[in-house]
Amino acid sequence: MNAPYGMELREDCVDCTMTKSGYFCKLSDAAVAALDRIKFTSSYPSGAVLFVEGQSPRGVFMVCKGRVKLTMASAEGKTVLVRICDAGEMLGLHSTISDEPYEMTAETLEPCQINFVRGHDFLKLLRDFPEAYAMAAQQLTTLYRGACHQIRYLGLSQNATEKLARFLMESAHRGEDTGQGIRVNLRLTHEEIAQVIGVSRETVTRSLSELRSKMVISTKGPHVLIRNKSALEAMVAA
Amino acid sequence: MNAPYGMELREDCVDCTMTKSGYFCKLSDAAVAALDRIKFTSSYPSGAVLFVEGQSPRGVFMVCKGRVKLTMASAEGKTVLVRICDAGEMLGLHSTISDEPYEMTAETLEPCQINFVRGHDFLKLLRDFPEAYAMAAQQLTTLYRGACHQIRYLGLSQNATEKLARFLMESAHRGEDTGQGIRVNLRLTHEEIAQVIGVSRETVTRSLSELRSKMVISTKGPHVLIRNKSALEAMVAA
DNA sequence: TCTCGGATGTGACGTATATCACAGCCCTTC
DNA sequence: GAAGGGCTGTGATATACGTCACATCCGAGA
Repeated sequence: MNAPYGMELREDCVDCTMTKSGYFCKLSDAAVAALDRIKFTSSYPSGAVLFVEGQSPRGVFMVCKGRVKLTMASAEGKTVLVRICDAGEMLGLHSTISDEPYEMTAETLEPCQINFVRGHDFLKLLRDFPEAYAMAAQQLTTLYRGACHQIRYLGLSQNATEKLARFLMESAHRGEDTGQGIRVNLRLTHEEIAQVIGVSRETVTRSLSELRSKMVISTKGPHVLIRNKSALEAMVAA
Repeated sequence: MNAPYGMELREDCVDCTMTKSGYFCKLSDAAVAALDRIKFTSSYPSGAVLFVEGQSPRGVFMVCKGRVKLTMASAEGKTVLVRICDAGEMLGLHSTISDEPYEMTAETLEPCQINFVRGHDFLKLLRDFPEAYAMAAQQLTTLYRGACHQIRYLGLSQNATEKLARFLMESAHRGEDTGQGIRVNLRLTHEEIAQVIGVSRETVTRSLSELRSKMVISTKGPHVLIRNKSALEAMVAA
């Protein structure tokens, strides 16, 4: 078992002690054993590109550890950040199922351990284990919900501050409630937030300042403390 | 067999002579027969609301005939038109699978015949017939692709004309090639196009005029003739 | 044929935000 | 501890587009 990029490599899914909360981790023992036989485990450094928008699908990637970002780019260099996939999620599912090119580019944000399963092996797994189909369907709906939220950011907001407010509300689900409000680590730079909500980096900085001066939030690096959640909600609803 | 709203009602899927190209129509005889037993067929007038954003899911709707639009709305009255579902498509699939509220509102655009299947009946169908799972997965990926294209409209375009150009390119797939170019019936008003690409109605009208004056397209009501496809492509790529 | 309502076309105007430009800050790496 | 490179913060400016306002057109019914 080699360990490049400073991480321990977990080779077998059966005895895996990592997340266990992932879609593909929760399958029955028989299905996990079958998955073990067809997967290839490898680790990637930060910034590695798993696949590129427009490529023909080779298979699915299962994130065991680390985070991967999915982006779409235009020819002019504009970029939309569509999703940050955490450990437990699968990438390339849509393209593998429909056998159409990848819609997005996948790039690791941190050192990652990732299982790869070739397309036809994966489709066979689905056929052999209906529970695997159920799991895949869950992942598909999760991704769809994410896309819907993004359409909300981009299409239903009156102005940049409302977009940001929607984003913060969304992120708040991952946060913890302290005495003075909800504390979240956004884990994204202003530039990346800008690519999620579809505004310029400067506008994100300015809108954050605005919320800070209104005492709605306070910030420390990528950590945000939501002091006045109802004020945020009001900006989205109003 | 009654026939309200001026359409013939086709009660049984087994002998159905309608589209037959839909996801749920192409199942095996056994699966279609099972579907026949759990479905409720009804017809709706134009403008009928099948379900509303935020409602708890009751089940899935299968469009046998007619068109249904899916929209998301903000509290301020802004609306995004996310998808036009043609005959053969299913609605409410995500919510039924994940048992979370409907993300969108579904409203008929024309008189429609629609099969309804209750949530748990549908989930049982999926469990009993793996091919039905495959069919559902196909529909899920189709919807996801649509959402991705919408994110492209909203997020990756420099200006309104580029958004419209993307929309026209997309629509062109449904069009027929005549001698002078591709002829498409958009089947949407300027207002509705505006809700798809995220600009105001007036801007759609103006951008269409611009493309007309540049001899890229010509229009007659909802019919558009794309005279210069490469010019359109250039506006999207440039 | 006439009327009416919705769809389309077009002008004037204000503004939110992109863009450019640069300064200060913090974290990493040596 | 110094140097360097991202990240963040902020001002000035230009412009594309939303909004309002109205004119015109077209098709469906009476």
